[in-house]
Amino acid sequence: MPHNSAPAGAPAFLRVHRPSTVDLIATELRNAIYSGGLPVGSPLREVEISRQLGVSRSPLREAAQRLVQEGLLTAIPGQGLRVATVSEDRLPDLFEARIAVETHAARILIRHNDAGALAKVTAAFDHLTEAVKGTDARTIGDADLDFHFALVEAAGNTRLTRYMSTLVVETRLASFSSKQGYVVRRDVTPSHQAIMAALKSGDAEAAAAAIAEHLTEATARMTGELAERGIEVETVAGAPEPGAVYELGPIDHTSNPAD
Amino acid sequence: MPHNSAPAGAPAFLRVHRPSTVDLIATELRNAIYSGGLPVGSPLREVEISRQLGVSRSPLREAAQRLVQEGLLTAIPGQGLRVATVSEDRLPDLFEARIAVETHAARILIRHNDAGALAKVTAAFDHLTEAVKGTDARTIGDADLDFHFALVEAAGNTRLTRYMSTLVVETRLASFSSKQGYVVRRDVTPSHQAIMAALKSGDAEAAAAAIAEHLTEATARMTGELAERGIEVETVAGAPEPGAVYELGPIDHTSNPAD
DNA sequence: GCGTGTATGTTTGTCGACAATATGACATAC
DNA sequence: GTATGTCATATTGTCGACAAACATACACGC
Repeated sequence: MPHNSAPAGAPAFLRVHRPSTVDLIATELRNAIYSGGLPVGSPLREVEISRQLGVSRSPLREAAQRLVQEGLLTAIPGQGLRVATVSEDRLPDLFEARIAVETHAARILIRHNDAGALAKVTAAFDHLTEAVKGTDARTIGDADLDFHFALVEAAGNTRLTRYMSTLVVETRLASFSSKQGYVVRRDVTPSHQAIMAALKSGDAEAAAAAIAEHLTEATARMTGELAERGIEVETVAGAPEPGAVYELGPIDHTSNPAD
Repeated sequence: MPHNSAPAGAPAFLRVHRPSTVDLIATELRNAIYSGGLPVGSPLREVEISRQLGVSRSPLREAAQRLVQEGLLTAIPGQGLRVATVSEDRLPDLFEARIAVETHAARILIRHNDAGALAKVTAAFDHLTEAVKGTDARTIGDADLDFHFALVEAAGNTRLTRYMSTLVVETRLASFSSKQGYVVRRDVTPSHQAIMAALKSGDAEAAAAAIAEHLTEATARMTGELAERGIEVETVAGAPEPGAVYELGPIDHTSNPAD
C-alpha cells in the first residue's frame, strides 16, 4: 500500500501559492483597519473603496465577506458594511478568547521545547522593551501586539495563528473604540517579563497564569475599572492619524509580490 | 452624562436581526458540507450550485468567501473553489485547536458556575448516551459533536463559540477524508463521562485534562496510530450518503424564516 | 512508446448596469 | 412646535455577459 503522506527523500514540489485578488484586497482592508485608515464604525462605500483599490465592486465585496466572517466588519442588509466597533461591554468576551488562544499557545510552545521558536518570541520581546523606551503610543502598541502574536505563531498551530491574527486587529479596534482615545500603559514590560521568564523556565502553568493575569489586568484597565477604583496607571496617548482620508494602495494582480 | 450601555428598566429595542441572503447561503453551504452533500475535495461549480439555490453567482461567491476564511473551502486562483480536505497529517493541528478552545471553555464554564448552562451540557450528554445505544454511525457522530459544541456554547463566549462551530465541521470533514471511511468508535461514553464528572464537581483542571486526553486519544485513533500499535477499538462504520447528488434547498430571501 | 505541442470546451474572474431599498431633507398637518 | 408624510438622492443587492485561464483530449514528432 503506497502512502503519500510521508515525504521520504525528495520533497517533490509543494503546491505553488499565488495570492488571488481577493486575498490581496482582504489583506489591504485588514491593514487599513489595523492602522486606523478605516475608522471604527465608518461605513465603507463600495464604489469609493473599489476605485481607490483599482478593482471592481465584485472582488471587493467578496473580500469584505471574509472580514465579516472574522468579525472585523459588520453587515446590515440594507445599510451595507461598517467597520466593527468593539464597545466596552464586549471587551471581556474578546480578552477571554485571547486568554484561551494565548495560554494554550504557551503550553504548546513549552511542550515542543523548540529553541528556534522561543528565540523568535524573545526577539519580539526585545523589540518591545526597545519600543517602550520611546514615547510613541502607536509604536508601543504595535510592539505589544506583535509580541503576543509572535507567541502564538511560535506554537506553530495554523488555526490558533489564524485566530490570533484576527484577535490582534480586534484588540486594536477596541483601542480605537475606547472613549478615552488610543492609550497604552507605560509599564508594559514587567508583566511581559513574567511571561517570558515562565516560557524560558519551561513552566507551562506559570506561563498560562502570567498570560491570563496580564490580559485580565488589561481588560480591567480598558474598561475603566481601575480608574473607578482610584487606581492610576501611567499611560501614553496618541491619535491614530489626524484627519486625512487614508488612501488605500491600488491592487496589482498581474505582478508577483514575491519579487 | 447619559449612558446607554446599561439597560435599566425597559430594555428599549434591540436591533432587529434580519439574515441577509449571503448569511442564508453560507449556512446552507455549511450544512451541505457537514452532512456530506458536498463531498470532500469536490470542486463546486458555481453556475450549478447557484441555480440550485435559486440565486445568482455573485451572492454565492460572496458566501463562499466566508467559508474560505473559515477554512472549509479552499480557493485556488485559476481553479475555483473546492471543499477542503483534512488529511491525516493535519489532524494534530485541528485537534490541538479543539483542545485549546474546549479546555478553556470548560474552565470558563466552571468559573461561572451557572447551573442553567451546565444543564444544557448535561442534556447534550444524555442525548449522546442515548445515541450510542443505536448502531447508526452518523447519529452517534452527530451527538458526539453536538456535545462538544454544547460544552463550548455553554461558556457563553461568542468568539469561542464561533471557532467551535467551524471546528465541528472541520472534524466532520476529517472523518469524511479518512481513508478508513466514516467511522466512530463504539465506546465514546466513558471518556465523556469523565469530562462530565469533572464539570459537575467543579474541578477545572480535571476537566481540562479529561478533555485534552479525550481529544488526544481521538487524534491517535484517527491517524491510525492505535491500529499500527496493534490496539483494536470497536467502531461503527457508516457511509455518508450513497450516490445521489445532494440537492441544495432554494434560498428564499423574501419571507421571514422566524415564522 | 513516450513526451511534447496544439486545439477545444468549460469554468472561473471581473466588469458594468439595473432594480430595490434606505437615508436625509423638505413640506404639510395638527 | 412637534410630528407625520412625501419626495429626491445615493447606495446597496443582484443580475447577466464578456474575457481570461485552466483542464482535457487529440495529434504530432522524436
